[in-house]
Amino acid sequence: MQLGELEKLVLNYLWEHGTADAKQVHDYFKKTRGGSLNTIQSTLDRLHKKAILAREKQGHAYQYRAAIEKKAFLGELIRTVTQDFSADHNHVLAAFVSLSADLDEAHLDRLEALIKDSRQQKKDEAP
Amino acid sequence: MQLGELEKLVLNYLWEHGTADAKQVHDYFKKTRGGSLNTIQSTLDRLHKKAILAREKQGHAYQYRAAIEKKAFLGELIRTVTQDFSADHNHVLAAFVSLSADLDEAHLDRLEALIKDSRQQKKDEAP
DNA sequence: CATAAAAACCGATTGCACATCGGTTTTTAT
DNA sequence: ATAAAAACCGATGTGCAATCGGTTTTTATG
Repeated sequence: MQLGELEKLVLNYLWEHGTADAKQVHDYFKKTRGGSLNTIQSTLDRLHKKAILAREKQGHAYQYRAAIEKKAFLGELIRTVTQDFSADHNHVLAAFVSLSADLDEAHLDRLEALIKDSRQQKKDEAP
Repeated sequence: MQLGELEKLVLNYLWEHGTADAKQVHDYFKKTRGGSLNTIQSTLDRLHKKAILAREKQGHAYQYRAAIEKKAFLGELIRTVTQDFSADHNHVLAAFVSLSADLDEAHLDRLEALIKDSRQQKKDEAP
């Protein structure tokens, strides 16, 4: 899913703030980077059409919120990358660990724990 | 690093074949998807300008090869994604493991081995 | 060394997607 | 009823990849 610069900023904002309407988002970004309310509305609308944001009328304005968890979205992006470059899991693992040269002990522990969970889950769902 | 469709295909081809000149690349893709030799040359040139491909005159034609390992490139992409979405390591770990619901036993083993290596490396480079 | 073939280089065009915003319509509150 | 707020629509600008024709440069060879 290819997102533009403002789209990323807005999505991040919503992950942070949970929910907001166009006015709130605009209020936030007009300090940081300017731009009109219309621009923010268009961006929210485009993200909504892409099903990245959900929205709901609250009074007379839409309340927007991320329709997908950050975790899941990152997973999707990584999956896309691996498909684009026909990388198998080993490639991704290697990339990830090389990227994580600066992973500290605690993170390595956590990753091991996740692996353990994953194994357990497989065992549980075995026939 | 934002790559177009043909750029990705060409880069993948070079990771597969190690090295090739424009003619070879064109020969390969003209069957699969058509396009002129010029288009391939432009694409190789653009990738070279982006420092994703290295090239060297061999006789009268450039020989192109990937200037970066697949592993490292994937790492870069993942790093970019995490920056764009201000994700910390835990986010990425979670994303990765959720993505890896279908990781089999062997891959989990391998991931554990990589973690072990990473720990060892830290120990080795400690003062 | 002339010249034809091969390759590189250059520049123009097209297509697509995001960003931006003016103007119009719809909705809501009073 | 009407004014304000919000949504919607459409036009324009920008940037980048894709594509390819045409030109220049390089190489091989007779």
